[in-house]
Amino acid sequence: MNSVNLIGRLTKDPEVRYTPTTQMAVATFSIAIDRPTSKDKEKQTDFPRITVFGKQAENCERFLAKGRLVGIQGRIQTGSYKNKEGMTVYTTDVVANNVEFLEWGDRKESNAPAEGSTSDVPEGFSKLDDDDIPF
Amino acid sequence: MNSVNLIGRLTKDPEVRYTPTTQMAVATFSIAIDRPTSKDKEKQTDFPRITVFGKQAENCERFLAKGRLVGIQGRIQTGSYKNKEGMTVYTTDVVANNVEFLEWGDRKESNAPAEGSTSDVPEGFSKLDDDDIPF
Amino acid sequence: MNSVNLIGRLTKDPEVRYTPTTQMAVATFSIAIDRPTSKDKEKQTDFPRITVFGKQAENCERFLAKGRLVGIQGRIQTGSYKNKEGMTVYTTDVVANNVEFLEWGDRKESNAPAEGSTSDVPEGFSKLDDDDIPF
Amino acid sequence: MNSVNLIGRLTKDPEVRYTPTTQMAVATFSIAIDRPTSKDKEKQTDFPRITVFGKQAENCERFLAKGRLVGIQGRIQTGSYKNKEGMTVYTTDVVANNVEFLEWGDRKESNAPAEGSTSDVPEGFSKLDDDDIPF
DNA sequence: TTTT
DNA sequence: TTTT
Repeated sequence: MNSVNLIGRLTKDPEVRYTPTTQMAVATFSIAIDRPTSKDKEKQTDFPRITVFGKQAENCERFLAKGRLVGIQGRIQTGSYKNKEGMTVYTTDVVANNVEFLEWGDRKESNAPAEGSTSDVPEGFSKLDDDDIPF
Repeated sequence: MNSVNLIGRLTKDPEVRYTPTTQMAVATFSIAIDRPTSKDKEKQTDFPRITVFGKQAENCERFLAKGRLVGIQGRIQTGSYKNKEGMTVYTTDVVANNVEFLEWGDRKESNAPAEGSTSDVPEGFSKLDDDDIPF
Repeated sequence: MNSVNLIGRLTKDPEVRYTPTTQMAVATFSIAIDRPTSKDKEKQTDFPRITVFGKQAENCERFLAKGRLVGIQGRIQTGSYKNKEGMTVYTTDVVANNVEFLEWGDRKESNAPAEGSTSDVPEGFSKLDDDDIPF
Repeated sequence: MNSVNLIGRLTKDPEVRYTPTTQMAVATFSIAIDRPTSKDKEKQTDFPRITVFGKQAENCERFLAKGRLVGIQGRIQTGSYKNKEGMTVYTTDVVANNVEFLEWGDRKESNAPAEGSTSDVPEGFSKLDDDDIPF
């Protein structure tokens, strides 16, 4: 059993990459989840990082933006990679099986997109090598 | 909403520290959770780190050991600390509200403890400053 | 371990009762959760019944209404009671530890309340005997 | 979002039926989950009903028995059917996506099966019409 | 007895 | 590196 259920707001627009071999979309973003805290204490917030694959990642690219509220069903995934200094960095991500959009509106509405762009034609994504994905 | 539910086996004996001010126990350990994987593929495992506070941490110290099966109900907690090189390291832990012991036996049974020690009198734990706890 | 996490919309306004002895509020309502279904098939929906106690129940009375979107963290609770015919009826409810309001607005806004009522002064709730609560 | 995570013990041996059209196995059983309760109070237990389909249902038939400890990952499913008196009965089940066997041993060990039966050849199950399944 |  |  490895089950994670979250509701929170995107801290930034999602980043979307495509795996070179299969061209599968991979979206990553963090969400802010405020801890329920006794009112006199200062606010505390957790920022888990979310990873989404495939069709759902494409929907995240299209419909999500900074500040949007989402529900996440997924699992914890751990991994590691070597940074530039050759040190091993350990990672803990939530890999989403399902992303629920709890606030709507095309992403472009809230993003002041560049002239001439349309939300249906994403373009200019940087390509990412599979080896860059540490999980 | 920030809910995590896990079942897995301890990768090591739990480590227990006590906060200097309140002397509250803090247990930490990782569990191994095998991913359900198509049988021809190689096994993949996640190793989330678990943190437990208070009375439950004391029970972990007493009853858990490497290899034991546990159920965890908790939440994801993120934080950061500076390492020796002054770099900021980001952490993601599962803080357990509830630890369910799915295999029993006093910890000492499986641990070949040193002569003269008893499981009821933990001793020799290194003290930890509250500031050392990065969450 | 007994953990339930839901997101759905109220099928009706919540019902609120007060226990006679402690005058604790008890709110009950059902939420509609559409199943993720292959698009050609007909829509299917689950309608779990939610029970909330205490302060949170009062907030449900005040802020929730039919159609509102909520997130629920709770547990499954089963029970039974005798109906008028003396038959034993078995019940399964989700008792919420936490209700997250995912759409806002005072309940009265969406409810066209009777003249002269105010949302801060709930009145006229039927009293309920503790024994009537089958869980 | 509709996510349920449970750990509990079977109250009886699982019942297994096969749908007539597709001959898919359908296993049902209840598990007992003790509520964490203040020690002076009497024990309270919930008994959610679990439904499992397909290959996993066959594994339940083979490996589970009364008293065995299981972990359940699934979702709440509600439905209704007419009883013999023509009354509508509402049901709430947990449909399991995944059943984790937390205690092992072939079911037959604990069941004192009839002579000549083998655990690999289930036989004599009553056939069930699809319409009898109220969910 | 069901929601958008 | 953080959201309303």
